[in-house]
Amino acid sequence: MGVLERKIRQKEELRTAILDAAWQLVLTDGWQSLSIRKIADAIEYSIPVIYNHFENKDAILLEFTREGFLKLAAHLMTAKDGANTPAEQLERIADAYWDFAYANKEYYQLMFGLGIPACETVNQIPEMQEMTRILTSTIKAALAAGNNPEADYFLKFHTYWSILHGLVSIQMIEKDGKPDDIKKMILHDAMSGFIKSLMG
Amino acid sequence: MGVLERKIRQKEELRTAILDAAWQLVLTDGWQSLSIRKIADAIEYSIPVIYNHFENKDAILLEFTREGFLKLAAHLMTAKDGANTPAEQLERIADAYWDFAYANKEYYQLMFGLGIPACETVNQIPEMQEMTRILTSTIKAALAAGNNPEADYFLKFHTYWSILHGLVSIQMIEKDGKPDDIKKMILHDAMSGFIKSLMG
DNA sequence: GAGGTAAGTTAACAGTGTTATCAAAAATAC
DNA sequence: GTATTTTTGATAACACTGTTAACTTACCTC
Repeated sequence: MGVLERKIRQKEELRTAILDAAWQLVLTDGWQSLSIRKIADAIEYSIPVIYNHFENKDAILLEFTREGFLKLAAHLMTAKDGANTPAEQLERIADAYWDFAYANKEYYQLMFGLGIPACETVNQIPEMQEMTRILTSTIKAALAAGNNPEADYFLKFHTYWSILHGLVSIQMIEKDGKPDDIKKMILHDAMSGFIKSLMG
Repeated sequence: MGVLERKIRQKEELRTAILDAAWQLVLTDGWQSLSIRKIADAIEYSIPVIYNHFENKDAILLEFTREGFLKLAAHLMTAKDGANTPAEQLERIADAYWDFAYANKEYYQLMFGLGIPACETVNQIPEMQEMTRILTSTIKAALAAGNNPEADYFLKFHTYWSILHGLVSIQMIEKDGKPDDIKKMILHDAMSGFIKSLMG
């Protein structure tokens, strides 16, 4: 009596159908536009069926988040295996991290909670330029005062800002509150390294 | 006949009342929970009144985004003024940037589109540990092979990851597509600086 | 006071996530 | 083969969301 096996197989098929449909919808319209109703429509079932396979919408998103981290880890691992020295491995991993994020934007946005507003609105905020102006002018002055005056200030500005934002947002994600002084240590460590390489 | 003046003053008051009420709601319940209806309820007006002052909900958020960037710029400026050499200014600015982000989490989250899911769910994703394991082991190996074997690998791991994530997410926000090779240059620049300071 | 303008309200539309209720189908028991 | 139970799925609703059309009311101008 393989009837029970068939049932759990069918159930599994429906589950993956839900995930496939959801993924397809995300690829075309993005996370913000994903809805239970659209998924139900795509798989040609009624809405409550989805709740037989996932507790709620967040559970579906969590599934993709998990998937994303697994894919990323695999990607980084093969990159690491392509090099021998640790230093070279770190560079390869960095490249792989970058490639993954851009080849799988949808995953990355979900994994790190990158909301929508930014990409569409933040660009047209003139108030932001006041901040970038302060940063670039300081970077320029530092370059002029250091031993790498020929370096690209715009590139260095981006590096500086990215380090800052990365530190902040990564630590905002991790709520397992490390003490503030340790967080600041990480900041100062990153900054001293950057400034050293900046000034030459 | 100051009647017209009174009218535009009242209109202005209502506008700020909307923003004040919205901000209060955000402080207590976060951005995700903010709704037009709650704002209308708080200011004791009907819903459409809000649309007389803001085109839509995004316009309200945009207002706060602008405000946030202005506050950040001012904060960074005073930090910069507190130091003389460019190198020291860059450090002070980094500190100020950090302080602002944590003293004004709501602003920062809005400004950079940091969604909610992360802080509540990402933490409990065991799949993430596979990735961190790869990174930390490589960092450890690099430290062992370099001239700073006594350095804190966990701190360095965090720095490494933050740089990567910062570069990715900042450049995802800026949709004015710089060519990919320039983006990669920024990445390599940041990485070479980090690795140099890592290996000593 | 009559006419016109602006302010503010009610009510609705089109969505969203989620769930209680119920019908039908399928598997089991007799 | 029929009856019973269990599972599967659908309908319909609830409580929200952003947004807007239509209407009333108050106010200012003439």
